[in-house]
Amino acid sequence: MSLPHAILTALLEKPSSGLELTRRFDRSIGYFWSATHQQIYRELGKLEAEGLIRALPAEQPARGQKKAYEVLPAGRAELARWTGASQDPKPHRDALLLRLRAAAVVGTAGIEADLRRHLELHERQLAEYREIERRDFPPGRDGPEDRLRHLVLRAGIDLETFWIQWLGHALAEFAHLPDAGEGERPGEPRA
Amino acid sequence: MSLPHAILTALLEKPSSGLELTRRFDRSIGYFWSATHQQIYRELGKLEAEGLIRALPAEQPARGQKKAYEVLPAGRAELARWTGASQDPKPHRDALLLRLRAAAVVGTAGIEADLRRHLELHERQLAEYREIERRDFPPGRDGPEDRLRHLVLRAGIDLETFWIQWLGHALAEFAHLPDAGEGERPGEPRA
DNA sequence: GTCCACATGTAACTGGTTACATGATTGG
DNA sequence: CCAATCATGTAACCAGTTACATGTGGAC
Repeated sequence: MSLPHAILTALLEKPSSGLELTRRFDRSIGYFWSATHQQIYRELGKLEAEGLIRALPAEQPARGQKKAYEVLPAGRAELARWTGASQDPKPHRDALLLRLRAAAVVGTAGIEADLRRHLELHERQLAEYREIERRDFPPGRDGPEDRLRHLVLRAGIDLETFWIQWLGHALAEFAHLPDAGEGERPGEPRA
Repeated sequence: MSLPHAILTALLEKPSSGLELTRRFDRSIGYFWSATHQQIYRELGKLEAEGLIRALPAEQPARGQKKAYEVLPAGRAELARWTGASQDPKPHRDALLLRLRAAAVVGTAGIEADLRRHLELHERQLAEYREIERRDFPPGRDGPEDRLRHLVLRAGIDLETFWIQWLGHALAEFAHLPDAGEGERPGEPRA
């Protein structure tokens, strides 16, 4: 149950229409909580029905017309409640690690190329984060909110760095692996 | 679409019943692909219907009776195909980072305690991984499959290490933060 | 006037979660 | 024989994804 709170945060940072929110989810917020425009419109409808946000009074006849929302006091309160509440971390899912484990059983054919591709993707993402850091957090301004936002960005940077390192490590491992090519011992399972 | 492949991998490592699989998902495999017993039974049904696995011939009258499965050649082939196919990384979701970003807007009340709790959880997880490493990967045996499995475990260890570091960093940040306690400027949003 | 990009939305589906139901086996 | 536990399963729900539908305004 985090999407509504992601939207409330975005709207508090700046009142927006659905499409503007979508675009902001493609950048900053989407880096750790992605959402498509369909999700966002659906959720905006719910949040308005619950009285947590409202459409900014302006001309909004209907379809094809921009409709901006702002957060109501009840929405801010709900966000503060959620932010401070204790929450268990969700179990972690990573298909790449799963594939590597599968590769240990059915062979490594094909996976190395994809590791390389992932490495490239992570390098691109890291570059993007560093660019944001350079632009938004120059060594000077550090109010309390800036420090928190910077902390979040650092998590992104360090995570990408971690993956790049790990993928390098993995590829090195492949370099001097016999490379079974196709399942190592196609019959027998092992404990 | 990874759960069926996680199950195929587990069954190739060792043919099992639903409950045994559930238990193994709570340990090893579940560390990067968790699943509940309901998911597993549902998926076992599908996989059997598709002819990728079969129930081991024994006495299996019905409910309350153990029923073990093994992977058929078609299942192994499908797993090899999936493992080698190129896959895009799923967008990444982390509620804790989202909460921190929200805290920058509505105040940090309550979140520090939860950061500490998460830190503890990650430390416990790390200890568990290290124990597995000590037990399963003593400095000797390193066949190709061992190396791959060890690589996956290292990812887990390094990820936990990363979070522990980052949470320490975050808590240090909180230590010398004014701590607004409740939303810093309860009215005005900011660009 | 037509086409294209902008903007908002609906519908159907998939995967994961929560709550509950049912039968078999075992220990007291 | 009763309760607890093991083992398998059903049902309802919720969040996220994919595909498609509809209206508006501006460029040509």
